[in-house]
Amino acid sequence: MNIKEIAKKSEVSITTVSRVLNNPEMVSEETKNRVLTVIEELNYTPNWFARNLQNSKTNLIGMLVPDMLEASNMEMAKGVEKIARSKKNSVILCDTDFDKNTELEYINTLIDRKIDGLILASSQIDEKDAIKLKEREVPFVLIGKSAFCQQENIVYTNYDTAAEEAVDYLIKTGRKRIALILTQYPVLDSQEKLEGYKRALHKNMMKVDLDIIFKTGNNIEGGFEAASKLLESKEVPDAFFIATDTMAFGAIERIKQSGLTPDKLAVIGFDDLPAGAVMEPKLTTVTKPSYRMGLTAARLLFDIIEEPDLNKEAQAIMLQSRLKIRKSCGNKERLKEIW
Amino acid sequence: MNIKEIAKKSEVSITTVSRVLNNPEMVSEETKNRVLTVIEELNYTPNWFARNLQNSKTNLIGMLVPDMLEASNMEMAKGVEKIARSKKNSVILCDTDFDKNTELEYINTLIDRKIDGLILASSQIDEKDAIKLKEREVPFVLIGKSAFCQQENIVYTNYDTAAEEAVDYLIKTGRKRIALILTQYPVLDSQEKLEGYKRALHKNMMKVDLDIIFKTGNNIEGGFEAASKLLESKEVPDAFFIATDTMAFGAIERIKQSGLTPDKLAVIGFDDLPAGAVMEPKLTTVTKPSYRMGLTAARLLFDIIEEPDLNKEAQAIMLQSRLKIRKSCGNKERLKEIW
DNA sequence: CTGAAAGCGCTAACAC
DNA sequence: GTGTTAGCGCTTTCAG
Repeated sequence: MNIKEIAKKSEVSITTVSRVLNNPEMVSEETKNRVLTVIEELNYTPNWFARNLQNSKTNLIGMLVPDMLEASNMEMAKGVEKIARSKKNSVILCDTDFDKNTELEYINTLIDRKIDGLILASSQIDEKDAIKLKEREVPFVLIGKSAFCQQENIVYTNYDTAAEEAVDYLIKTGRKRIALILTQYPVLDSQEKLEGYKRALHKNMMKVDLDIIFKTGNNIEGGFEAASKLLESKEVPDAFFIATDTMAFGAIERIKQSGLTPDKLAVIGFDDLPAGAVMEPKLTTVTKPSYRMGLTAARLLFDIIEEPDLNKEAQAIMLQSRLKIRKSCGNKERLKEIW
Repeated sequence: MNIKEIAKKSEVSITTVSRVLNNPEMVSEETKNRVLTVIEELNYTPNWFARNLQNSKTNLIGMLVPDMLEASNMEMAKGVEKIARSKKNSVILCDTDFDKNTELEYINTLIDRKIDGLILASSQIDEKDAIKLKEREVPFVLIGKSAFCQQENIVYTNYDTAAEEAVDYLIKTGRKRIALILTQYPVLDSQEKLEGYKRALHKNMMKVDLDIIFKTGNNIEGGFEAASKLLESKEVPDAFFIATDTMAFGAIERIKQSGLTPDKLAVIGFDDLPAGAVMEPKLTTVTKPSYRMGLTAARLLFDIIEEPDLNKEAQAIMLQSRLKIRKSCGNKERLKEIW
């Protein structure tokens, strides 16, 4: 089924059919209706490739995330999709599984597919890769800082200062020995949280003890095991700052088994997963604007796609993360802040 | 950058360049190397549209889910993507937001984009829509039963018998009044769970009481509110069977506030979210093979795409869900079964 | 082993 | 308002 057949059946030229589809105002009512009827009848849709062979706009954008099972990634994806849809675009979503080669491979595949733009969440690409990307002239936006975030379009959140705020809060409420549990993945998010942690300690004249900084799998078991090791160490910490709520769930389970309560051992997570508001004790955490980051990144991307000239200057947009205090910090004095 | 330029620079015809790319064995080593060097140098990739204008295979499949934030949907998506990637395909993932019109709209967009196949999770399309789909000659596979699952390719799990098993277990362990909390979404999953619930009651000579069957939002608050109403009713149930773990989390929170313990009020959820294994009490639930359903559906789809003739007969593949007993049922007699 | 040339289905100048 | 025609970038006969 192609434009030619429609033209024949409606007894017009293919140009007219094309016009009915693309510039209906140029065609007389009568002809238009005749053509439309035939189109309807034959259930015709124009061939997308032939069309795009000229346009070379695909209305397709790509989005890479390290893990589709992480709720915050999917909130971003949902934000991206919402904008994409309003622009009549579709999103190819790819899961890089935290692997840089997989990421680069996907980027190539997507560019070969002539996507109009690319959104990279927690990307591992470096400056060299970015230069290549630019040579290929594919607009792209990063979500979350990257190894080379200097001069790129990027939407990020303050992992570092949010972490700093969290640790600072622990110190202000009297905690003396604060352990840090990070994910073992090679994304920069971890790095930033570590920096925030260190800054808070330094600011408060406490020293960083590598014995109580752990990296583990970003899952419940990982948190459980890290907590185990910390609880069995000589000098048991009186607070855990944990880089993801998921790991925090495991840690809290282990802590409960040990009989310790929040006033003896405080826990702060990161991500604000819904389950954290339901567990016992409710988890203090850092809430980050994932959905809005997705929306913002997609808007920025489409701005660039639609008006490349107006958007030559790279933009860095920061959306705020903030501490959400609940009972897992066990701080009686500031009960009013409890959410 | 196009094939013509490559041809010119390598001093061969465009045909030869095309052959280097598609049938390298037909070209002499020398010419091939020369062309490849130029391709490398100029960073050329063939235009995907021009290519597909002939093939009309896009290596692109679509997948529709009702909600990208639901973990089980994303496990399916991850399974689908894994297979797609091994077949050098990409996946366009769309979130229908439980809306049938959105679903149909996406289906149309995707078909216009000439995707090679379609996977529909918890679809709301009816027989008429399916017929239209077939007219368009797009292979598709359903995940989860659908309103018209008679003669379609489908991968599903036994929501009904799994629900029946769960309720049966509650009855066998002495529960007399079992409430049911369902999601309010119009997907068939709910319907099936309801049927299983009814079957278990009938089998055990108990009658269905509509006063203790609720539909609510599939989130923590929804579960919380439904539990509230049930706890405030005249005849408080001694068990809740809840169609999703997410709602169960909210319900358990509410139950804890009321001071009731699992021996007085048992709870069974559905989905086996990781957080259920960490909360107090650990949640008895039904675990379903989401990831494997994704893998299986994708494999089936590619079988159909690759060998349409061998796969004219629709297949229905069932993967088993099963009850996972934990403490939220508070059944002391069968403690060994506790996971 | 290589090349010329005919399309794939559509859009957009350019005529009428 | 409508039609003719020349491509878009590639693959694929068909000749050599």
